[in-house]
Amino acid sequence: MPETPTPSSEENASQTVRALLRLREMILDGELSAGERISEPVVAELTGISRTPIRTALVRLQEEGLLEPIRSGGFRVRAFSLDEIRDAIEIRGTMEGLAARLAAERGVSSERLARLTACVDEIDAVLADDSGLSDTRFAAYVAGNARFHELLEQACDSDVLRRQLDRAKSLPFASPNGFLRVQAVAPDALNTLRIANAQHRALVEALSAREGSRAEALMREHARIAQRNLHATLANPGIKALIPGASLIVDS
Amino acid sequence: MPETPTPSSEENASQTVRALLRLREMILDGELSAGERISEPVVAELTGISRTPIRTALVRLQEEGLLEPIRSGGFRVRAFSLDEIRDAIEIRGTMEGLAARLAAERGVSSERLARLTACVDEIDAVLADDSGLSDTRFAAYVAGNARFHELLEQACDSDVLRRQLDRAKSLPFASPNGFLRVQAVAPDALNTLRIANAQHRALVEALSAREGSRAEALMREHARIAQRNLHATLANPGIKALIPGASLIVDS
DNA sequence: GTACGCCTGGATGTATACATAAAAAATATA
DNA sequence: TATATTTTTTATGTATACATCCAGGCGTAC
Repeated sequence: MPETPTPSSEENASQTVRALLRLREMILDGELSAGERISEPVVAELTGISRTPIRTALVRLQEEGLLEPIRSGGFRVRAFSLDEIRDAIEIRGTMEGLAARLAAERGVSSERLARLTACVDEIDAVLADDSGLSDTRFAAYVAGNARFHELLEQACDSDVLRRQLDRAKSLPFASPNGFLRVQAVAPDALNTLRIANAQHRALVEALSAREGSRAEALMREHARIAQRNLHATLANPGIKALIPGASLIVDS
Repeated sequence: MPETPTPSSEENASQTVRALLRLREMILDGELSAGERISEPVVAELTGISRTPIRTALVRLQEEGLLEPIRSGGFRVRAFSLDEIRDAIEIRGTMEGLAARLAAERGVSSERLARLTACVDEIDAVLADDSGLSDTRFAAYVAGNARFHELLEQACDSDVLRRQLDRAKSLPFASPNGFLRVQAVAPDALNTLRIANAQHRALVEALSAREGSRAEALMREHARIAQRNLHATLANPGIKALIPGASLIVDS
Protein backbone atom coordinates (compact mmCIF):
# COMPACT_ATOMS: atom_id res chain seq x y z
CA MET A 1 0.00 0.00 0.00
CA PRO A 2 2.71 2.54 0.80
CA GLU A 3 4.36 1.59 -2.46
CA THR A 4 4.30 4.35 -5.04
CA PRO A 5 2.49 2.92 -8.03
CA THR A 6 3.67 5.72 -10.31
CA PRO A 7 6.65 4.79 -12.44
CA SER A 8 7.90 8.33 -12.06
CA SER A 9 11.45 9.41 -11.42
CA GLU A 10 11.10 8.52 -7.77
CA GLU A 11 11.49 4.82 -8.36
CA ASN A 12 14.84 3.85 -7.02
CA ALA A 13 15.69 7.07 -5.26
CA SER A 14 16.70 7.27 -1.65
CA GLN A 15 14.15 7.97 1.02
CA THR A 16 15.61 11.44 1.46
CA VAL A 17 15.10 12.28 -2.20
CA ARG A 18 11.61 10.86 -2.13
CA ALA A 19 10.79 12.93 0.92
CA LEU A 20 12.25 16.03 -0.73
CA LEU A 21 10.23 15.61 -3.91
CA ARG A 22 7.04 14.75 -2.08
CA LEU A 23 7.34 17.62 0.37
CA ARG A 24 8.08 20.13 -2.37
CA GLU A 25 5.07 18.87 -4.24
CA MET A 26 2.89 19.18 -1.16
CA ILE A 27 4.07 22.73 -0.57
CA LEU A 28 3.68 23.93 -4.13
CA ASP A 29 0.31 22.26 -4.56
CA GLY A 30 -0.98 23.86 -1.41
CA GLU A 31 -1.46 20.61 0.49
CA LEU A 32 0.59 22.37 3.11
CA SER A 33 -0.58 25.94 3.24
CA ALA A 34 1.52 29.02 3.72
CA GLY A 35 2.42 29.78 7.29
CA GLU A 36 1.49 26.29 8.42
CA ARG A 37 3.82 24.51 10.75
CA ILE A 38 5.04 21.23 9.36
CA SER A 39 4.56 18.32 11.70
CA GLU A 40 7.19 15.70 11.11
CA PRO A 41 5.17 12.78 12.49
CA VAL A 42 2.23 13.73 10.31
CA VAL A 43 4.36 13.95 7.19
CA ALA A 44 6.01 10.68 8.14
CA GLU A 45 2.63 9.04 8.44
CA LEU A 46 1.43 10.57 5.19
CA THR A 47 4.44 9.50 3.19
CA GLY A 48 5.34 6.28 4.88
CA ILE A 49 8.87 7.57 5.33
CA SER A 50 10.51 7.72 8.73
CA ARG A 51 11.31 11.02 10.37
CA THR A 52 15.04 10.93 9.70
CA PRO A 53 14.98 11.39 5.91
CA ILE A 54 12.06 13.79 6.23
CA ARG A 55 14.10 15.88 8.59
CA THR A 56 17.00 16.24 6.17
CA ALA A 57 14.55 17.07 3.39
CA LEU A 58 13.17 19.83 5.59
CA VAL A 59 16.63 21.26 6.08
CA ARG A 60 17.18 21.22 2.33
CA LEU A 61 13.86 22.96 1.73
CA GLN A 62 14.78 25.60 4.24
CA GLU A 63 18.00 26.30 2.39
CA GLU A 64 15.98 26.36 -0.80
CA GLY A 65 13.80 29.05 0.72
CA LEU A 66 10.44 27.29 0.75
CA LEU A 67 10.48 26.80 4.51
CA GLU A 68 11.46 29.05 7.36
CA PRO A 69 12.61 27.92 10.78
CA ILE A 70 10.43 28.47 13.82
CA ARG A 71 12.23 29.82 16.84
CA SER A 72 10.87 27.18 19.14
CA GLY A 73 11.83 24.45 16.70
CA GLY A 74 10.64 22.97 13.45
CA PHE A 75 9.67 24.72 10.24
CA ARG A 76 6.74 26.46 8.67
CA VAL A 77 5.84 26.99 5.04
CA ARG A 78 7.13 30.32 3.82
CA ALA A 79 4.67 32.90 2.57
CA PHE A 80 5.74 35.27 -0.19
CA SER A 81 4.55 38.81 -0.68
CA LEU A 82 4.30 40.32 -4.13
CA ASP A 83 7.31 42.47 -3.35
CA GLU A 84 9.33 39.40 -2.56
CA ILE A 85 8.31 37.74 -5.79
CA ARG A 86 9.29 40.87 -7.67
CA ASP A 87 12.69 40.80 -5.96
CA ALA A 88 13.17 37.12 -6.65
CA ILE A 89 12.58 37.73 -10.35
CA GLU A 90 14.97 40.66 -10.28
CA ILE A 91 17.62 38.48 -8.67
CA ARG A 92 17.17 35.83 -11.31
CA GLY A 93 17.50 38.41 -14.07
CA THR A 94 20.62 39.83 -12.50
CA MET A 95 22.24 36.44 -12.12
CA GLU A 96 21.37 35.39 -15.63
CA GLY A 97 22.73 38.73 -16.77
CA LEU A 98 25.97 38.00 -14.98
CA ALA A 99 26.16 34.55 -16.50
CA ALA A 100 25.56 36.02 -19.94
CA ARG A 101 28.17 38.72 -19.51
CA LEU A 102 30.84 36.33 -18.26
CA ALA A 103 30.05 33.89 -21.03
CA ALA A 104 30.33 36.63 -23.63
CA GLU A 105 33.52 38.07 -22.20
CA ARG A 106 35.20 34.71 -21.90
CA GLY A 107 33.89 33.28 -25.11
CA VAL A 108 31.52 30.41 -25.76
CA SER A 109 32.65 27.38 -27.71
CA SER A 110 31.24 27.01 -31.20
CA GLU A 111 29.52 23.76 -30.22
CA ARG A 112 27.67 25.50 -27.44
CA LEU A 113 26.78 28.41 -29.67
CA ALA A 114 25.46 25.94 -32.21
CA ARG A 115 23.33 24.25 -29.58
CA LEU A 116 21.98 27.62 -28.45
CA THR A 117 21.17 28.60 -32.02
CA ALA A 118 19.47 25.28 -32.65
CA CYS A 119 17.41 25.77 -29.52
CA VAL A 120 16.27 29.23 -30.62
CA ASP A 121 15.47 27.89 -34.07
CA GLU A 122 13.37 25.12 -32.61
CA ILE A 123 11.40 27.55 -30.50
CA ASP A 124 10.83 29.75 -33.51
CA ALA A 125 9.58 26.73 -35.42
CA VAL A 126 7.14 25.99 -32.62
CA LEU A 127 5.86 29.55 -32.77
CA ALA A 128 5.84 29.88 -36.56
CA ASP A 129 2.24 28.91 -37.21
CA ASP A 130 -0.22 31.76 -36.65
CA SER A 131 -3.01 29.49 -35.55
CA GLY A 132 -3.96 29.25 -31.91
CA LEU A 133 -1.49 28.22 -29.23
CA SER A 134 -2.39 24.60 -28.60
CA ASP A 135 -1.42 22.75 -25.48
CA THR A 136 1.20 20.73 -27.27
CA ARG A 137 2.74 23.80 -28.87
CA PHE A 138 2.76 25.52 -25.51
CA ALA A 139 4.37 22.51 -23.88
CA ALA A 140 6.99 22.52 -26.62
CA TYR A 141 7.70 26.18 -25.94
CA VAL A 142 8.05 25.52 -22.22
CA ALA A 143 10.52 22.74 -22.90
CA GLY A 144 12.48 24.86 -25.35
CA ASN A 145 12.57 27.80 -22.99
CA ALA A 146 13.81 25.67 -20.12
CA ARG A 147 16.46 24.24 -22.38
CA PHE A 148 17.64 27.65 -23.50
CA HIS A 149 18.09 28.89 -19.98
CA GLU A 150 19.87 25.68 -19.09
CA LEU A 151 22.23 26.13 -22.02
CA LEU A 152 23.00 29.67 -20.93
CA GLU A 153 23.81 28.35 -17.49
CA GLN A 154 26.24 25.90 -19.04
CA ALA A 155 27.73 28.53 -21.32
CA CYS A 156 29.19 30.53 -18.45
CA ASP A 157 31.14 27.42 -17.53
CA SER A 158 31.40 28.20 -13.85
CA ASP A 159 30.29 25.84 -11.13
CA VAL A 160 29.98 28.48 -8.44
CA LEU A 161 27.87 30.65 -10.70
CA ARG A 162 25.73 27.69 -11.70
CA ARG A 163 25.06 26.91 -8.09
CA GLN A 164 24.00 30.45 -7.33
CA LEU A 165 21.88 30.60 -10.46
CA ASP A 166 20.15 27.35 -9.59
CA ARG A 167 19.34 28.79 -6.25
CA ALA A 168 17.95 31.96 -7.80
CA LYS A 169 15.73 29.87 -10.03
CA SER A 170 14.63 27.47 -7.33
CA LEU A 171 11.70 29.55 -6.17
CA PRO A 172 8.87 28.60 -8.50
CA PHE A 173 7.87 32.14 -9.35
CA ALA A 174 11.45 33.13 -10.05
CA SER A 175 12.05 30.29 -12.47
CA PRO A 176 12.13 31.19 -16.18
CA ASN A 177 9.06 29.03 -16.68
CA GLY A 178 7.21 30.31 -13.63
CA PHE A 179 4.83 32.71 -15.31
CA LEU A 180 4.59 31.11 -18.73
CA ARG A 181 1.11 29.78 -18.11
CA VAL A 182 0.00 33.28 -17.22
CA GLN A 183 1.59 34.57 -20.38
CA ALA A 184 -0.09 31.87 -22.45
CA VAL A 185 -3.63 32.93 -21.63
CA ALA A 186 -3.10 36.51 -22.78
CA PRO A 187 -4.76 37.38 -26.10
CA ASP A 188 -1.43 38.33 -27.67
CA ALA A 189 0.37 35.33 -26.19
CA LEU A 190 1.92 34.19 -29.43
CA ASN A 191 3.37 37.62 -29.98
CA THR A 192 4.91 37.98 -26.55
CA LEU A 193 6.42 34.52 -26.81
CA ARG A 194 7.95 35.48 -30.14
CA ILE A 195 9.37 38.62 -28.61
CA ALA A 196 10.85 36.55 -25.81
CA ASN A 197 12.52 34.27 -28.31
CA ALA A 198 13.80 37.28 -30.22
CA GLN A 199 15.58 38.19 -27.03
CA HIS A 200 16.97 34.66 -26.88
CA ARG A 201 18.28 35.06 -30.39
CA ALA A 202 19.78 38.44 -29.64
CA LEU A 203 21.56 36.92 -26.68
CA VAL A 204 23.16 34.25 -28.83
CA GLU A 205 24.26 37.01 -31.18
CA ALA A 206 25.79 38.93 -28.30
CA LEU A 207 27.53 35.84 -26.95
CA SER A 208 28.91 35.10 -30.37
CA ALA A 209 30.19 38.66 -30.82
CA ARG A 210 31.52 38.66 -27.26
CA GLU A 211 29.46 41.70 -26.40
CA GLY A 212 29.33 41.29 -22.64
CA SER A 213 27.45 44.42 -21.74
CA ARG A 214 24.77 43.77 -24.32
CA ALA A 215 24.41 40.16 -23.24
CA GLU A 216 23.93 41.24 -19.64
CA ALA A 217 21.37 43.90 -20.49
CA LEU A 218 19.44 41.47 -22.62
CA MET A 219 19.02 38.88 -19.89
CA ARG A 220 18.02 41.51 -17.38
CA GLU A 221 15.38 42.80 -19.73
CA HIS A 222 14.35 39.26 -20.52
CA ALA A 223 13.51 38.65 -16.89
CA ARG A 224 11.28 41.68 -16.90
CA ILE A 225 8.84 39.70 -18.98
CA ALA A 226 8.11 37.80 -15.81
CA GLN A 227 7.59 41.09 -14.00
CA ARG A 228 5.02 42.07 -16.60
CA ASN A 229 3.30 38.75 -16.18
CA LEU A 230 3.27 39.28 -12.43
CA HIS A 231 1.50 42.58 -12.94
CA ALA A 232 -0.94 40.98 -15.34
CA THR A 233 -1.77 38.51 -12.61
CA LEU A 234 -2.47 41.36 -10.23
CA ALA A 235 -4.90 42.93 -12.65
CA ASN A 236 -6.71 39.66 -13.16
CA PRO A 237 -6.64 37.54 -10.00
CA GLY A 238 -8.61 34.81 -11.72
CA ILE A 239 -5.44 33.59 -13.38
CA LYS A 240 -3.41 33.52 -10.18
CA ALA A 241 -3.89 29.77 -9.97
CA LEU A 242 -1.77 29.40 -13.11
CA ILE A 243 1.32 30.28 -11.14
CA PRO A 244 3.10 27.32 -9.56
CA GLY A 245 3.06 27.68 -5.82
CA ALA A 246 0.21 30.18 -6.02
CA SER A 247 -0.94 29.19 -2.56
CA LEU A 248 2.28 30.60 -1.11
CA ILE A 249 1.51 34.08 -2.33
CA VAL A 250 -0.02 36.42 0.16
CA ASP A 251 -0.99 40.00 -0.51
CA SER A 252 0.87 42.51 1.53
CA MET B 1 36.59 16.66 29.08
CA PRO B 2 34.40 17.00 26.04
CA GLU B 3 33.05 20.19 27.55
CA THR B 4 34.08 23.29 25.67
CA PRO B 5 35.89 25.43 28.16
CA THR B 6 35.67 28.48 25.93
CA PRO B 7 32.87 30.85 26.93
CA SER B 8 32.31 31.57 23.27
CA SER B 9 28.99 31.86 21.51
CA GLU B 10 28.65 28.09 21.42
CA GLU B 11 27.61 27.83 25.04
CA ASN B 12 23.95 27.04 25.05
CA ALA B 13 23.53 26.29 21.38
CA SER B 14 22.03 23.11 20.08
CA GLN B 15 24.21 20.20 19.14
CA THR B 16 23.47 20.88 15.48
CA VAL B 17 24.73 24.46 15.73
CA ARG B 18 27.78 23.32 17.64
CA ALA B 19 28.51 20.72 14.98
CA LEU B 20 28.05 23.30 12.25
CA LEU B 21 30.43 25.79 13.82
CA ARG B 22 33.00 23.18 14.68
CA LEU B 23 32.93 21.58 11.26
CA ARG B 24 33.21 24.91 9.48
CA GLU B 25 36.15 25.75 11.67
CA MET B 26 37.79 22.43 10.92
CA ILE B 27 37.33 22.93 7.20
CA LEU B 28 38.54 26.52 7.07
CA ASP B 29 41.51 25.82 9.32
CA GLY B 30 42.55 22.90 7.18
CA GLU B 31 42.03 20.25 9.84
CA LEU B 32 39.99 18.61 7.13
CA SER B 33 41.85 19.04 3.91
CA ALA B 34 40.42 19.76 0.50
CA GLY B 35 39.13 16.73 -1.33
CA GLU B 36 39.11 14.64 1.81
CA ARG B 37 36.09 12.51 2.52
CA ILE B 38 34.46 13.36 5.80
CA SER B 39 33.93 10.35 8.00
CA GLU B 40 30.92 10.89 10.21
CA PRO B 41 32.02 8.46 12.93
CA VAL B 42 35.41 10.14 13.11
CA VAL B 43 33.91 13.61 13.40
CA ALA B 44 31.45 12.31 15.97
CA GLU B 45 34.33 10.90 17.99
CA LEU B 46 36.34 14.10 17.61
CA THR B 47 33.54 16.40 18.66
CA GLY B 48 31.71 14.23 21.14
CA ILE B 49 28.51 14.86 19.21
CA SER B 50 26.40 12.03 17.89
CA ARG B 51 26.06 11.39 14.18
CA THR B 52 22.57 12.82 13.83
CA PRO B 53 23.35 16.52 14.42
CA ILE B 54 26.61 16.14 12.54
CA ARG B 55 24.70 14.83 9.60
CA THR B 56 22.39 17.82 9.41
CA ALA B 57 25.37 20.14 9.77
CA LEU B 58 26.95 18.38 6.80
CA VAL B 59 23.82 18.98 4.74
CA ARG B 60 23.91 22.65 5.67
CA LEU B 61 27.58 22.91 4.74
CA GLN B 62 26.85 21.31 1.41
CA GLU B 63 24.19 23.92 0.70
CA GLU B 64 26.68 26.53 1.83
CA GLY B 65 29.12 25.26 -0.75
CA LEU B 66 31.97 24.10 1.47
CA LEU B 67 31.20 20.42 0.91
CA GLU B 68 30.28 18.46 -2.14
CA PRO B 69 28.38 15.20 -2.17
CA ILE B 70 30.09 11.96 -3.15
CA ARG B 71 28.16 9.83 -5.58
CA SER B 72 28.44 6.74 -3.45
CA GLY B 73 27.37 8.63 -0.36
CA GLY B 74 28.74 11.11 2.11
CA PHE B 75 30.59 14.33 1.51
CA ARG B 76 34.04 15.59 0.74
CA VAL B 77 35.63 18.96 1.36
CA ARG B 78 35.28 21.15 -1.69
CA ALA B 79 38.42 22.42 -3.40
CA PHE B 80 38.35 25.81 -5.08
CA SER B 81 40.31 26.81 -8.12
CA LEU B 82 41.47 30.39 -8.60
CA ASP B 83 38.90 30.77 -11.35
CA GLU B 84 36.16 29.76 -8.97
CA ILE B 85 37.33 32.24 -6.37
CA ARG B 86 37.36 34.94 -9.02
CA ASP B 87 33.80 34.04 -9.96
CA ALA B 88 32.66 33.96 -6.36
CA ILE B 89 33.97 37.48 -5.87
CA GLU B 90 32.28 38.58 -9.06
CA ILE B 91 29.01 37.13 -7.86
CA ARG B 92 29.30 38.93 -4.58
CA GLY B 93 30.00 42.21 -6.35
CA THR B 94 27.05 41.71 -8.63
CA MET B 95 24.68 40.92 -5.79
CA GLU B 96 25.89 43.84 -3.72
CA GLY B 97 25.47 45.97 -6.82
CA LEU B 98 21.91 44.80 -7.13
CA ALA B 99 21.24 45.50 -3.48
CA ALA B 100 22.71 48.98 -3.88
CA ARG B 101 20.69 49.73 -6.99
CA LEU B 102 17.42 48.59 -5.48
CA ALA B 103 18.11 50.49 -2.30
CA ALA B 104 18.85 53.64 -4.27
CA GLU B 105 15.86 53.29 -6.55
CA ARG B 106 13.47 52.60 -3.71
CA GLY B 107 14.96 55.05 -1.30
CA VAL B 108 16.73 54.52 1.98
CA SER B 109 15.33 55.93 5.19
CA SER B 110 17.18 58.85 6.69
CA GLU B 111 17.97 56.83 9.82
CA ARG B 112 19.66 54.18 7.74
CA LEU B 113 21.52 56.77 5.70
CA ALA B 114 22.68 58.34 8.93
CA ARG B 115 23.94 55.01 10.20
CA LEU B 116 25.78 54.42 6.94
CA THR B 117 27.35 57.86 7.06
CA ALA B 118 28.39 57.35 10.66
CA CYS B 119 29.97 54.04 9.72
CA VAL B 120 31.98 55.61 6.92
CA ASP B 121 33.04 58.43 9.22
CA GLU B 122 34.20 55.98 11.83
CA ILE B 123 36.28 54.10 9.30
CA ASP B 124 37.82 57.33 8.08
CA ALA B 125 38.68 58.20 11.65
CA VAL B 126 40.41 54.85 12.03
CA LEU B 127 42.42 55.51 8.90
CA ALA B 128 43.15 59.19 9.59
CA ASP B 129 46.51 58.82 11.25
CA ASP B 130 49.37 58.39 8.79
CA SER B 131 51.41 56.26 11.14
CA GLY B 132 51.66 52.53 10.55
CA LEU B 133 48.64 50.30 10.43
CA SER B 134 48.63 48.69 13.85
CA ASP B 135 46.79 45.50 14.65
CA THR B 136 44.12 47.31 16.60
CA ARG B 137 43.56 49.84 13.85
CA PHE B 138 43.34 47.04 11.32
CA ALA B 139 40.87 45.16 13.50
CA ALA B 140 38.80 48.32 13.77
CA TYR B 141 38.80 48.63 10.00
CA VAL B 142 37.70 45.03 9.59
CA ALA B 143 34.83 45.58 12.01
CA GLY B 144 33.80 48.80 10.31
CA ASN B 145 33.96 47.24 6.89
CA ALA B 146 31.82 44.31 7.95
CA ARG B 147 29.35 46.69 9.47
CA PHE B 148 29.14 48.79 6.33
CA HIS B 149 28.39 45.82 4.15
CA GLU B 150 25.84 44.62 6.67
CA LEU B 151 24.15 48.03 6.62
CA LEU B 152 23.97 47.93 2.85
CA GLU B 153 22.33 44.55 3.06
CA GLN B 154 19.74 45.99 5.39
CA ALA B 155 19.25 49.06 3.24
CA CYS B 156 17.79 47.10 0.35
CA ASP B 157 15.09 45.94 2.75
CA SER B 158 14.39 42.67 1.01
CA ASP B 159 14.51 39.31 2.70
CA VAL B 160 14.93 37.29 -0.47
CA LEU B 161 17.81 39.46 -1.58
CA ARG B 162 19.39 39.29 1.85
CA ARG B 163 19.27 35.53 1.75
CA GLN B 164 20.92 35.39 -1.64
CA LEU B 165 23.52 37.95 -0.60
CA ASP B 166 24.34 36.03 2.54
CA ARG B 167 24.89 33.00 0.42
CA ALA B 168 27.15 34.90 -1.95
CA LYS B 169 29.21 36.07 1.00
CA SER B 170 29.31 32.72 2.73
CA LEU B 171 32.38 31.44 0.95
CA PRO B 172 35.28 32.86 2.94
CA PHE B 173 37.14 34.25 -0.04
CA ALA B 174 34.02 35.92 -1.38
CA SER B 175 33.25 37.70 1.84
CA PRO B 176 33.97 41.43 1.97
CA ASN B 177 36.57 40.78 4.63
CA GLY B 178 38.09 37.77 2.94
CA PHE B 179 41.18 39.39 1.49
CA LEU B 180 41.64 42.23 3.93
CA ARG B 181 44.60 40.59 5.62
CA VAL B 182 46.26 40.30 2.24
CA GLN B 183 45.55 43.94 1.58
CA ALA B 184 46.92 44.94 4.96
CA VAL B 185 50.41 43.64 4.33
CA ALA B 186 50.89 45.65 1.16
CA PRO B 187 53.20 48.64 1.47
CA ASP B 188 50.46 51.04 0.41
CA ALA B 189 47.84 49.36 2.60
CA LEU B 190 46.66 52.53 4.26
CA ASN B 191 46.09 54.13 0.90
CA THR B 192 44.11 51.28 -0.58
CA LEU B 193 41.96 51.09 2.52
CA ARG B 194 41.26 54.80 2.23
CA ILE B 195 40.30 54.33 -1.38
CA ALA B 196 37.97 51.54 -0.39
CA ASN B 197 36.30 53.76 2.14
CA ALA B 198 36.02 56.53 -0.43
CA GLN B 199 33.95 54.07 -2.42
CA HIS B 200 31.86 53.45 0.66
CA ARG B 201 31.24 57.16 0.98
CA ALA B 202 30.40 57.51 -2.68
CA LEU B 203 27.86 54.74 -2.30
CA VAL B 204 26.12 56.53 0.54
CA GLU B 205 26.04 59.61 -1.67
CA ALA B 206 24.48 57.63 -4.50
CA LEU B 207 21.94 56.03 -2.19
CA SER B 208 21.02 59.39 -0.82
CA ALA B 209 20.61 60.89 -4.31
CA ARG B 210 18.72 57.78 -5.45
CA GLU B 211 21.21 57.22 -8.23
CA GLY B 212 20.65 53.51 -8.81
CA SER B 213 22.99 52.96 -11.69
CA ARG B 214 25.84 54.71 -9.96
CA ALA B 215 25.24 52.79 -6.76
CA GLU B 216 25.35 49.51 -8.63
CA ALA B 217 28.51 50.37 -10.52
CA LEU B 218 30.21 51.44 -7.33
CA MET B 219 29.60 48.16 -5.51
CA ARG B 220 30.72 46.17 -8.51
CA GLU B 221 33.92 48.12 -8.68
CA HIS B 222 34.30 47.87 -4.93
CA ALA B 223 34.36 44.09 -5.16
CA ARG B 224 37.15 44.30 -7.69
CA ILE B 225 39.44 45.31 -4.85
CA ALA B 226 39.19 41.71 -3.75
CA GLN B 227 40.08 40.62 -7.28
CA ARG B 228 43.21 42.78 -7.11
CA ASN B 229 44.10 41.25 -3.77
CA LEU B 230 43.61 37.82 -5.25
CA HIS B 231 46.10 38.66 -7.97
CA ALA B 232 48.51 40.06 -5.41
CA THR B 233 48.34 36.73 -3.64
CA LEU B 234 49.19 34.97 -6.86
CA ALA B 235 52.29 37.11 -7.33
CA ASN B 236 53.42 36.48 -3.77
CA PRO B 237 52.36 32.99 -2.63
CA GLY B 238 53.96 33.58 0.76
CA ILE B 239 50.93 35.56 1.84
CA LYS B 240 48.44 32.94 0.74
CA ALA B 241 48.04 31.80 4.31
CA LEU B 242 46.46 35.15 5.14
CA ILE B 243 43.33 34.13 3.27
CA PRO B 244 40.74 32.34 5.39
CA GLY B 245 40.22 28.86 4.06
CA ALA B 246 43.53 29.00 2.22
CA SER B 247 43.85 25.23 2.43
CA LEU B 248 40.82 24.87 0.17
CA ILE B 249 42.52 26.67 -2.68
CA VAL B 250 44.09 24.49 -5.30
CA ASP B 251 45.91 25.78 -8.36
CA SER B 252 44.28 24.86 -11.61
C1' DG C 1 55.49 -10.06 -11.47
C1' DT C 2 50.88 -8.89 -12.47
C1' DA C 3 46.07 -9.23 -12.56
C1' DC C 4 41.93 -10.86 -10.64
C1' DG C 5 38.76 -11.94 -7.06
C1' DC C 6 37.38 -12.51 -2.45
C1' DC C 7 36.89 -10.87 2.04
C1' DT C 8 37.06 -7.90 5.88
C1' DG C 9 36.59 -3.35 7.85
C1' DG C 10 34.19 0.65 7.87
C1' DA C 11 30.84 4.12 6.39
C1' DT C 12 26.32 5.62 4.99
C1' DG C 13 21.31 5.76 5.07
C1' DT C 14 17.35 4.69 7.69
C1' DA C 15 14.39 3.52 11.48
C1' DT C 16 13.33 3.99 16.14
C1' DA C 17 13.42 5.09 21.18
C1' DC C 18 13.46 8.61 24.53
C1' DA C 19 13.88 13.06 27.08
C1' DT C 20 12.70 17.71 26.99
C1' DA C 21 9.89 21.33 25.84
C1' DA C 22 6.13 23.50 23.57
C1' DA C 23 1.27 23.72 22.30
C1' DA C 24 -3.40 22.57 23.04
C1' DA C 25 -7.14 21.25 25.77
C1' DA C 26 -9.70 21.09 29.72
C1' DT C 27 -10.80 22.69 34.08
C1' DA C 28 -11.35 25.93 37.54
C1' DT C 29 -12.14 30.76 38.80
C1' DA C 30 -13.41 35.62 38.83
C1' DT D 1 -18.67 34.78 29.70
C1' DA D 2 -14.03 35.56 29.64
C1' DT D 3 -9.64 34.50 31.76
C1' DA D 4 -6.16 32.16 34.22
C1' DT D 5 -4.14 27.69 35.34
C1' DT D 6 -3.23 23.02 35.24
C1' DT D 7 -3.06 18.85 32.73
C1' DT D 8 -2.53 16.25 28.72
C1' DT D 9 -1.02 15.61 24.37
C1' DT D 10 2.12 16.19 20.79
C1' DA D 11 6.49 17.69 18.43
C1' DT D 12 11.28 18.39 18.28
C1' DG D 13 16.18 17.30 18.95
C1' DT D 14 19.30 13.74 19.90
C1' DA D 15 21.32 9.24 20.48
C1' DT D 16 21.68 4.70 18.93
C1' DA D 17 21.02 0.21 16.51
C1' DC D 18 21.14 -2.09 12.26
C1' DA D 19 21.15 -3.34 7.30
C1' DT D 20 23.24 -2.34 3.01
C1' DC D 21 26.84 -0.98 0.39
C1' DC D 22 31.42 0.73 -0.87
C1' DA D 23 36.54 0.64 -0.49
C1' DG D 24 40.74 -1.29 0.18
C1' DG D 25 43.81 -5.14 1.30
C1' DC D 26 45.26 -9.74 1.00
C1' DG D 27 45.75 -13.95 -1.12
C1' DT D 28 45.71 -16.78 -5.12
C1' DA D 29 46.14 -17.99 -9.72
C1' DC D 30 48.25 -17.33 -14.06
